[in-house]
Amino acid sequence: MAEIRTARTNVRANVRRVPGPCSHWDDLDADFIREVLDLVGDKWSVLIIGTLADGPTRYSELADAIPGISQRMLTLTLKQLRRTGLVDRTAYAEVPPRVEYSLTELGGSLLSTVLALAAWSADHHGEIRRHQAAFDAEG
Amino acid sequence: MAEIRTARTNVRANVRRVPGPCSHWDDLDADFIREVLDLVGDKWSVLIIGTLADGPTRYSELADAIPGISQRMLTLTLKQLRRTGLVDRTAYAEVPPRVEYSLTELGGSLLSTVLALAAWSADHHGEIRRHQAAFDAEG
DNA sequence: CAGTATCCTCATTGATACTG
DNA sequence: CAGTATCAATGAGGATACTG
Repeated sequence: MAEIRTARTNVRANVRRVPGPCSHWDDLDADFIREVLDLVGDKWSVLIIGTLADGPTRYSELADAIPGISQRMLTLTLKQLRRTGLVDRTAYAEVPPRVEYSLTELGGSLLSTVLALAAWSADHHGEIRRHQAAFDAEG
Repeated sequence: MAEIRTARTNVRANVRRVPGPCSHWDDLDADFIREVLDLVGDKWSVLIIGTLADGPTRYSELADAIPGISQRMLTLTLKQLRRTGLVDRTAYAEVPPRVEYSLTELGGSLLSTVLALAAWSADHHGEIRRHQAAFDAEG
Protein backbone atom coordinates (compact mmCIF):
# COMPACT_ATOMS: atom_id res chain seq x y z
CA MET A 1 0.00 0.00 0.00
CA ALA A 2 2.67 2.37 -0.97
CA GLU A 3 0.49 5.28 -1.95
CA ILE A 4 -1.62 5.30 1.12
CA ARG A 5 1.43 5.52 3.29
CA THR A 6 2.76 8.43 1.30
CA ALA A 7 -0.57 10.06 0.77
CA ARG A 8 0.26 13.05 2.85
CA THR A 9 2.59 14.24 0.15
CA ASN A 10 1.35 12.31 -2.83
CA VAL A 11 -2.37 12.69 -2.64
CA ARG A 12 -2.68 13.59 -6.26
CA ALA A 13 0.16 11.48 -7.47
CA ASN A 14 -1.73 8.76 -9.15
CA VAL A 15 -1.06 5.19 -8.34
CA ARG A 16 1.37 2.92 -10.07
CA ARG A 17 4.81 2.42 -8.77
CA VAL A 18 6.39 4.02 -5.84
CA PRO A 19 10.08 4.61 -6.42
CA GLY A 20 11.49 4.26 -2.99
CA PRO A 21 10.61 3.40 0.55
CA CYS A 22 9.80 6.96 1.50
CA SER A 23 6.92 6.30 3.84
CA HIS A 24 5.58 9.05 6.00
CA TRP A 25 3.00 6.98 7.75
CA ASP A 26 3.41 4.31 10.28
CA ASP A 27 1.02 1.56 11.17
CA LEU A 28 -0.79 3.68 13.70
CA ASP A 29 -1.66 6.10 10.95
CA ALA A 30 -2.89 3.26 8.78
CA ASP A 31 -5.13 2.14 11.61
CA PHE A 32 -6.43 5.65 11.94
CA ILE A 33 -7.41 5.78 8.30
CA ARG A 34 -9.40 2.66 8.88
CA GLU A 35 -11.20 4.38 11.71
CA VAL A 36 -12.20 7.28 9.51
CA LEU A 37 -13.14 4.91 6.73
CA ASP A 38 -15.31 2.94 9.12
CA LEU A 39 -16.95 6.16 10.20
CA VAL A 40 -17.66 7.21 6.64
CA GLY A 41 -18.73 3.74 5.64
CA ASP A 42 -21.12 3.62 8.55
CA LYS A 43 -24.70 3.15 7.54
CA TRP A 44 -25.98 6.37 9.10
CA SER A 45 -23.10 8.75 9.74
CA VAL A 46 -22.95 10.37 6.34
CA LEU A 47 -26.72 10.68 6.22
CA ILE A 48 -26.71 12.48 9.53
CA ILE A 49 -23.82 14.71 8.57
CA GLY A 50 -25.49 15.50 5.29
CA THR A 51 -28.71 16.45 7.05
CA LEU A 52 -26.91 18.63 9.55
CA ALA A 53 -25.32 20.47 6.64
CA ASP A 54 -28.63 22.31 6.28
CA GLY A 55 -28.12 23.83 9.70
CA PRO A 56 -28.79 22.98 13.34
CA THR A 57 -31.35 20.23 13.62
CA ARG A 58 -33.35 18.76 16.47
CA TYR A 59 -33.27 15.14 17.43
CA SER A 60 -36.78 14.47 16.22
CA GLU A 61 -36.15 16.34 13.00
CA LEU A 62 -33.20 14.09 12.32
CA ALA A 63 -35.34 11.07 12.99
CA ASP A 64 -37.89 12.33 10.48
CA ALA A 65 -35.32 13.40 7.92
CA ILE A 66 -33.60 10.04 7.84
CA PRO A 67 -36.20 7.40 7.05
CA GLY A 68 -35.48 3.98 8.41
CA ILE A 69 -33.19 4.98 11.24
CA SER A 70 -34.14 3.70 14.66
CA GLN A 71 -33.95 5.81 17.80
CA ARG A 72 -31.23 3.54 19.01
CA MET A 73 -29.03 4.02 15.97
CA LEU A 74 -29.71 7.74 15.80
CA THR A 75 -28.64 8.16 19.41
CA LEU A 76 -25.66 5.86 19.02
CA THR A 77 -24.43 7.44 15.82
CA LEU A 78 -24.85 10.95 17.16
CA LYS A 79 -22.84 9.98 20.20
CA GLN A 80 -20.12 8.57 17.99
CA LEU A 81 -20.05 11.72 15.87
CA ARG A 82 -19.87 13.91 18.95
CA ARG A 83 -17.05 11.85 20.34
CA THR A 84 -15.15 12.28 17.11
CA GLY A 85 -15.75 16.01 17.26
CA LEU A 86 -17.78 16.20 14.07
CA VAL A 87 -21.04 17.19 15.70
CA ASP A 88 -22.05 19.50 18.53
CA ARG A 89 -24.99 19.05 20.84
CA THR A 90 -26.83 21.94 22.41
CA ALA A 91 -29.55 21.37 24.96
CA TYR A 92 -31.91 24.23 25.80
CA ALA A 93 -33.38 24.29 29.27
CA GLU A 94 -36.99 24.48 28.18
CA VAL A 95 -40.17 22.58 28.59
CA PRO A 96 -40.58 20.56 26.50
CA PRO A 97 -36.89 19.81 26.08
CA ARG A 98 -35.17 21.00 22.96
CA VAL A 99 -31.85 19.64 21.77
CA GLU A 100 -30.14 20.75 18.64
CA TYR A 101 -27.32 19.08 16.80
CA SER A 102 -25.02 20.91 14.47
CA LEU A 103 -21.92 20.29 12.43
CA THR A 104 -18.65 21.45 13.89
CA GLU A 105 -16.08 23.02 11.63
CA LEU A 106 -14.35 19.68 11.59
CA GLY A 107 -17.56 18.00 10.56
CA GLY A 108 -18.01 20.48 7.76
CA SER A 109 -14.55 19.79 6.44
CA LEU A 110 -15.22 16.07 6.44
CA LEU A 111 -18.46 16.66 4.60
CA SER A 112 -16.54 18.51 1.92
CA THR A 113 -14.23 15.57 1.51
CA VAL A 114 -17.02 13.09 1.43
CA LEU A 115 -18.75 15.19 -1.19
CA ALA A 116 -15.69 14.69 -3.37
CA LEU A 117 -16.35 10.98 -3.07
CA ALA A 118 -19.97 11.59 -3.89
CA ALA A 119 -18.91 13.52 -6.96
CA TRP A 120 -16.77 10.59 -8.00
CA SER A 121 -19.79 8.35 -7.56
CA ALA A 122 -21.89 10.58 -9.76
CA ASP A 123 -19.20 10.79 -12.41
CA HIS A 124 -18.74 7.06 -12.70
CA HIS A 125 -22.23 5.90 -11.97
CA GLY A 126 -22.95 4.81 -15.51
CA GLU A 127 -19.62 3.15 -16.04
CA ILE A 128 -19.98 1.10 -12.89
CA ARG A 129 -23.53 0.07 -13.69
CA ARG A 130 -22.35 -1.16 -17.07
CA HIS A 131 -19.55 -3.16 -15.48
CA GLN A 132 -21.93 -4.72 -13.01
CA ALA A 133 -24.38 -5.67 -15.71
CA ALA A 134 -21.66 -7.21 -17.85
CA PHE A 135 -20.19 -9.06 -14.89
CA ASP A 136 -23.56 -10.43 -13.86
CA ALA A 137 -24.40 -11.44 -17.41
CA GLU A 138 -21.46 -13.80 -17.44
CA GLY A 139 -18.66 -13.96 -14.92
CA MET B 1 -28.75 17.12 3.44
CA ALA B 2 -28.22 20.11 1.26
CA GLU B 3 -25.86 18.79 -1.35
CA ILE B 4 -26.58 15.13 -1.23
CA ARG B 5 -30.32 15.21 -1.24
CA THR B 6 -32.03 18.05 -3.01
CA ALA B 7 -33.99 15.94 -5.32
CA ARG B 8 -36.35 16.92 -8.04
CA THR B 9 -38.54 14.16 -6.70
CA ASN B 10 -38.54 14.16 -2.93
CA VAL B 11 -39.07 10.50 -2.27
CA ARG B 12 -36.59 10.41 0.54
CA ALA B 13 -37.44 13.90 1.56
CA ASN B 14 -40.62 13.99 3.47
CA VAL B 15 -38.19 16.19 5.27
CA ARG B 16 -38.73 19.87 5.46
CA ARG B 17 -38.63 21.77 2.26
CA VAL B 18 -35.43 21.92 0.38
CA PRO B 19 -34.27 25.51 0.43
CA GLY B 20 -32.83 25.98 -3.00
CA PRO B 21 -33.61 23.71 -5.92
CA CYS B 22 -30.13 24.01 -7.37
CA SER B 23 -29.31 20.35 -7.35
CA HIS B 24 -27.27 18.20 -9.64
CA TRP B 25 -28.34 14.93 -8.11
CA ASP B 26 -31.49 12.93 -7.72
CA ASP B 27 -32.44 10.25 -5.23
CA LEU B 28 -31.13 7.42 -7.29
CA ASP B 29 -27.76 9.11 -7.14
CA ALA B 30 -28.08 9.36 -3.39
CA ASP B 31 -28.64 5.61 -3.18
CA PHE B 32 -25.68 5.09 -5.42
CA ILE B 33 -23.46 7.16 -3.17
CA ARG B 34 -24.40 4.84 -0.37
CA GLU B 35 -23.23 1.93 -2.47
CA VAL B 36 -19.86 3.53 -3.05
CA LEU B 37 -19.64 4.51 0.59
CA ASP B 38 -20.34 0.94 1.60
CA LEU B 39 -17.63 -0.22 -0.74
CA VAL B 40 -15.12 2.22 0.65
CA GLY B 41 -16.17 1.53 4.21
CA ASP B 42 -15.76 -2.16 3.65
CA LYS B 43 -13.23 -3.75 5.92
CA TRP B 44 -10.94 -4.98 3.15
CA SER B 45 -11.66 -3.13 -0.10
CA VAL B 46 -9.45 -0.14 0.46
CA LEU B 47 -6.62 -2.32 1.74
CA ILE B 48 -6.76 -4.40 -1.42
CA ILE B 49 -6.98 -1.37 -3.67
CA GLY B 50 -4.09 0.21 -1.84
CA THR B 51 -2.00 -2.90 -2.29
CA LEU B 52 -2.82 -3.15 -5.97
CA ALA B 53 -1.65 0.41 -6.37
CA ASP B 54 1.89 -0.96 -6.28
CA GLY B 55 1.21 -2.88 -9.49
CA PRO B 56 -0.27 -6.20 -10.58
CA THR B 57 -0.33 -8.62 -7.69
CA ARG B 58 -0.96 -12.32 -7.36
CA TYR B 59 -3.64 -13.81 -5.18
CA SER B 60 -1.16 -15.23 -2.70
CA GLU B 61 0.79 -12.00 -2.62
CA LEU B 62 -2.37 -10.15 -1.68
CA ALA B 63 -3.03 -12.67 1.05
CA ASP B 64 0.47 -12.07 2.41
CA ALA B 65 0.34 -8.31 2.00
CA ILE B 66 -2.88 -7.94 3.93
CA PRO B 67 -2.44 -9.54 7.32
CA GLY B 68 -5.56 -10.88 8.89
CA ILE B 69 -7.59 -11.37 5.76
CA SER B 70 -9.07 -14.80 5.25
CA GLN B 71 -9.12 -16.58 1.90
CA ARG B 72 -12.85 -16.28 1.93
CA MET B 73 -12.88 -12.53 2.35
CA LEU B 74 -10.04 -12.02 -0.10
CA THR B 75 -11.90 -13.97 -2.76
CA LEU B 76 -15.23 -12.33 -1.96
CA THR B 77 -13.86 -8.80 -1.90
CA LEU B 78 -11.91 -9.29 -5.10
CA LYS B 79 -15.06 -10.52 -6.78
CA GLN B 80 -16.94 -7.49 -5.57
CA LEU B 81 -14.22 -5.17 -6.81
CA ARG B 82 -14.18 -6.89 -10.18
CA ARG B 83 -17.91 -6.62 -10.45
CA THR B 84 -17.69 -2.93 -9.77
CA GLY B 85 -15.03 -2.59 -12.42
CA LEU B 86 -12.30 -1.41 -10.07
CA VAL B 87 -10.09 -4.44 -10.46
CA ASP B 88 -9.05 -6.69 -13.31
CA ARG B 89 -8.19 -10.36 -13.09
CA THR B 90 -5.72 -12.03 -15.43
CA ALA B 91 -5.19 -15.77 -15.33
CA TYR B 92 -2.12 -17.21 -17.01
CA ALA B 93 -2.40 -20.74 -18.38
CA GLU B 94 0.62 -22.10 -16.58
CA VAL B 95 1.47 -24.81 -14.15
CA PRO B 96 1.30 -23.95 -11.35
CA PRO B 97 -1.54 -21.51 -11.96
CA ARG B 98 -0.79 -17.80 -11.84
CA VAL B 99 -3.47 -15.18 -11.43
CA GLU B 100 -2.76 -11.50 -11.24
CA TYR B 101 -5.03 -8.75 -10.06
CA SER B 102 -4.58 -5.16 -11.07
CA LEU B 103 -6.31 -1.84 -10.68
CA THR B 104 -8.36 -0.65 -13.58
CA GLU B 105 -8.25 2.99 -14.52
CA LEU B 106 -11.53 3.36 -12.67
CA GLY B 107 -9.98 1.75 -9.62
CA GLY B 108 -7.07 4.14 -9.81
CA SER B 109 -9.35 7.12 -9.92
CA LEU B 110 -11.22 5.89 -6.86
CA LEU B 111 -7.94 5.38 -5.06
CA SER B 112 -7.07 9.00 -5.72
CA THR B 113 -10.32 10.08 -4.19
CA VAL B 114 -9.92 7.82 -1.22
CA LEU B 115 -6.44 9.19 -0.71
CA ALA B 116 -8.00 12.60 -0.30
CA LEU B 117 -9.96 11.13 2.57
CA ALA B 118 -6.77 9.61 3.92
CA ALA B 119 -5.14 13.00 3.76
CA TRP B 120 -8.05 14.45 5.68
CA SER B 121 -7.55 11.76 8.29
CA ALA B 122 -3.89 12.59 8.60
CA ASP B 123 -4.56 16.30 8.83
CA HIS B 124 -7.11 15.99 11.60
CA HIS B 125 -5.74 13.00 13.42
CA GLY B 126 -4.56 14.99 16.42
CA GLU B 127 -7.66 17.10 16.67
CA ILE B 128 -9.89 14.06 16.64
CA ARG B 129 -7.83 12.24 19.23
CA ARG B 130 -8.09 15.24 21.49
CA HIS B 131 -11.86 15.36 21.06
CA GLN B 132 -12.15 11.69 21.82
CA ALA B 133 -10.04 11.98 24.95
CA ALA B 134 -12.03 14.97 26.20
CA PHE B 135 -15.32 13.26 25.43
CA ASP B 136 -14.29 10.09 27.21
CA ALA B 137 -12.98 12.02 30.19
CA GLU B 138 -16.42 13.40 30.88
CA GLY B 139 -19.49 13.04 28.73
C1' DC C 1 -1.51 -21.95 -6.59
C1' DA C 2 -5.91 -20.20 -6.47
C1' DG C 3 -9.66 -20.78 -5.19
C1' DT C 4 -14.76 -23.36 -3.09
C1' DA C 5 -17.69 -25.24 0.27
C1' DT C 6 -19.38 -25.48 5.11
C1' DC C 7 -20.06 -24.47 9.42
C1' DC C 8 -20.15 -21.39 13.26
C1' DT C 9 -19.81 -17.31 16.09
C1' DC C 10 -19.95 -12.83 17.43
C1' DA C 11 -21.12 -8.02 16.51
C1' DT C 12 -24.25 -4.80 14.58
C1' DT C 13 -28.81 -3.49 14.19
C1' DG C 14 -33.85 -3.24 14.74
C1' DA C 15 -37.97 -3.65 17.65
C1' DT C 16 -40.10 -2.80 21.75
C1' DA C 17 -40.85 -0.88 26.11
C1' DC C 18 -39.81 2.42 29.44
C1' DT C 19 -38.11 7.31 31.63
C1' DG C 20 -36.32 12.18 33.03
C1' DC D 1 -39.22 15.66 23.49
C1' DA D 2 -35.18 13.21 23.78
C1' DG D 3 -33.50 9.83 25.03
C1' DT D 4 -32.17 4.75 27.76
C1' DA D 5 -32.64 -0.35 28.53
C1' DT D 6 -33.28 -4.91 26.97
C1' DC D 7 -33.78 -8.54 23.93
C1' DA D 8 -33.90 -10.98 19.47
C1' DA D 9 -32.56 -11.67 14.75
C1' DT D 10 -29.65 -11.04 10.83
C1' DG D 11 -25.51 -11.50 8.54
C1' DA D 12 -20.69 -10.31 7.96
C1' DG D 13 -16.74 -12.54 8.62
C1' DG D 14 -13.31 -16.33 10.52
C1' DA D 15 -11.74 -21.32 10.73
C1' DT D 16 -11.28 -25.34 8.52
C1' DA D 17 -11.29 -28.70 4.99
C1' DC D 18 -11.38 -29.78 0.31
C1' DT D 19 -10.47 -29.23 -5.16
C1' DG D 20 -9.24 -28.09 -10.31
